Amino acid sequence: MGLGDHRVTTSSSRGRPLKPATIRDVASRAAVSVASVSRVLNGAGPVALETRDRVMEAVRELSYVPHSGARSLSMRRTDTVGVILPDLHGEFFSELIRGLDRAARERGLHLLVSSSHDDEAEVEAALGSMRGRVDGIIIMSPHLDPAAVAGGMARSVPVVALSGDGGRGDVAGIGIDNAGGARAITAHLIEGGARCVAHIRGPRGHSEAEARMAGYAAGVAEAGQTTMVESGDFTQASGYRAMHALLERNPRPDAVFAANDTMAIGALLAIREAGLRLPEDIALGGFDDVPMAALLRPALTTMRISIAELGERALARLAGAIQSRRAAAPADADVEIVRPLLVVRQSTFNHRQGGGQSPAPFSEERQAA
Amino acid sequence: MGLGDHRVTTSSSRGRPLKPATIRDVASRAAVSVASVSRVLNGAGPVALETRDRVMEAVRELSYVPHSGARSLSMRRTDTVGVILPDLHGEFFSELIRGLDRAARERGLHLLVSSSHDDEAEVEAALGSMRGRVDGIIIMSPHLDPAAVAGGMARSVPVVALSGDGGRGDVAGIGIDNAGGARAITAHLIEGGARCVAHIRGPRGHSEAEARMAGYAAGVAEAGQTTMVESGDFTQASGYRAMHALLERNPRPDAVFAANDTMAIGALLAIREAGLRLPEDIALGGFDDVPMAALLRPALTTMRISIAELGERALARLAGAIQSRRAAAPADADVEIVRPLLVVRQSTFNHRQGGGQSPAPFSEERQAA
DNA sequence: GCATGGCATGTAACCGATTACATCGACCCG
DNA sequence: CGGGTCGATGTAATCGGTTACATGCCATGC
Repeated sequence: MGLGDHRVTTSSSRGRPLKPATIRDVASRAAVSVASVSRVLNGAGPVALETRDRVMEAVRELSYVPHSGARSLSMRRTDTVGVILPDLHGEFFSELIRGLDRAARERGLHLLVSSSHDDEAEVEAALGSMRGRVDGIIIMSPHLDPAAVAGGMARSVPVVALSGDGGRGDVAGIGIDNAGGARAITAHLIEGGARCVAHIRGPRGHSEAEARMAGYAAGVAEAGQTTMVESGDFTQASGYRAMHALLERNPRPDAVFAANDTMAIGALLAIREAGLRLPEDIALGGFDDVPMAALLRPALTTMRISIAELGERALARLAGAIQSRRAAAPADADVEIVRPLLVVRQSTFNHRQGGGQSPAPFSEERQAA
Repeated sequence: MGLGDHRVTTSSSRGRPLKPATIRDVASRAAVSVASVSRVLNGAGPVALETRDRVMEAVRELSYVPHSGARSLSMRRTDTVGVILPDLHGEFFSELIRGLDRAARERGLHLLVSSSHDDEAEVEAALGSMRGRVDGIIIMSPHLDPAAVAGGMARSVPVVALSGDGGRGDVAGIGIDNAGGARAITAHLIEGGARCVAHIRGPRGHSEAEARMAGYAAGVAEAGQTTMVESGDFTQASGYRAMHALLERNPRPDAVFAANDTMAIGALLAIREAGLRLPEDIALGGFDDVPMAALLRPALTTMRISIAELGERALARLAGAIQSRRAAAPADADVEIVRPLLVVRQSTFNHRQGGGQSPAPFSEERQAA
């Protein structure tokens, strides 16, 4: 919009796809060699100041952008990492991508995303179609063994597996201590005075669901109580249904630990509908600490995982592996464990007759709402 | 794993990054020329059956995967589309990606995602870093004029703008009829008997927020009533706060239209906390139809947009533009409008004394919970 | 005055695919 | 039996970068 910008780029209104400038075009316009242009652009090697200016000028005039394919061909890297995700919903998905994206941008990397994979065949296909266009892969696949899936691949590019506890096998991974977290919140419920803690579990075969189930069972066993389990599939509706079923049980549980917050919300609706008070009649705990958890009435006690951070760490890990692979170092294949944090709020708070840590949940509440 | 596979690929357990096979490796192993290999792999040109078999065999043995960079260099396309998104949260983000991903996979395209862009500089940067590595771009940028942002770029690759009503300017776009939707739900509230319909609006300068605000104002004006507005920022907490403020007003509104469902949920909590009944004392409407809307008590009346479909259509549009650009056709720069659908549920249902369409909301309700 | 070293630059060989064109048989038709 | 067609294949140019190596120049040190 300024004056004097009679450029070549905006050549008339023809929508014709003008062929983009190449490095040779730039070189000839700046009256230098392609090598010099490349040196200027990559800041490698010595270049005279005046040459640099001439090149930059030409670059601007032609609005030149290096062809990434050509670059990746000669550099043998793509500056892109692949992300393969299952059929995730809501906050979890967006937070994860946010973390990945932030970390990637910091390092000048791009994210090639492929989501909604549920069975092994789809994952395999996605993996295949990414080969050759990424420098590394982050894969999350709760139903599958990541080691098996990534097997052959891992030898051609580094792979980092996300979630699902300990990726045994030879892939590096970031895991959540789901079992430990579940045990912690179960213990919290029991400390609060619960005599019968029920669990609304996630789908069978889902590794996180299994781990949380195991942690719950351990926590209950530790206190010498017995388990009471109803199944769900991580959706709110299933939590609602499962809670209904639990209310029919005899004895009726006086505390419930749902395997994720979404199901806990469903359970909360069911409890309220039944005319019972929370937490006096039934205490309720979730897992994940979705943003909504703090905003419910009563606010939900839950285990917090910082999902964005999970993403960031996964990407950092992968970036490291890419670096070291380039340096021919052996990839370390161990698993980093992220420990979730117990966040106590109203849904379990009064259960144990008020008490010392009273102000905390309330003040968080106030601030959040 | 089978016998006799003393291959090069799995050479011992050394983590050494063995160089991946090239097309020439395959050619020499199959004792044919590179041209034949390429022909087999791309299904182009005539190849003898036996040759095909030999090539496929060699491909398998070497676990050869074509180098995408090299391919994009000679084919002059990347089979990748860039997606630039603002700082989106929750269901909206995941649904959008789901739709994009599904449509992309159908067409053999990949998704290069860059998210969390809020200011113009960041978008510009993302745009720049994508040049040369994508065949087209889908951009969503509620605070910015997509036409301006995409200006120079649009002439090098096709661009489709998402959301924010009519992308005037010369970019193609998919838009949501936010104003129309807002007017429709406002009218619905008034038809239900409301005398004073308030609005909890989204952030200033956000094009969707503005459009919904305008639609609300139009709907109210049409009925000869006056506006009452409180500001929010699309978060649940802000909806809660805004509703609190509205409850202090005099006269107190008897219906509220929140600019999105998330804020409506916050408002619902505030209304319930104040001991008021929904919808008898205050009717409540939202916008978006997030999955949660159907599961609340009372279930939330809202305007439904199928976000996944929005993504699919955007990608379809872009894919079309890429095709036609390849065919040197002029890109059509008009905007496709998606009209949201009014979904009546309990939060406004009884307001108007029961009535004819009674069973519908309830049955949906049952099914969902 | 001449060898030496270092800086700035250019030349050309890669990277790994696609594909236009050439080649070579076999087969068909007149 | 010669020319033409068609099918299968190979050769080599090309895409747009990077970079090892060669070159030319100037200043320095003896």
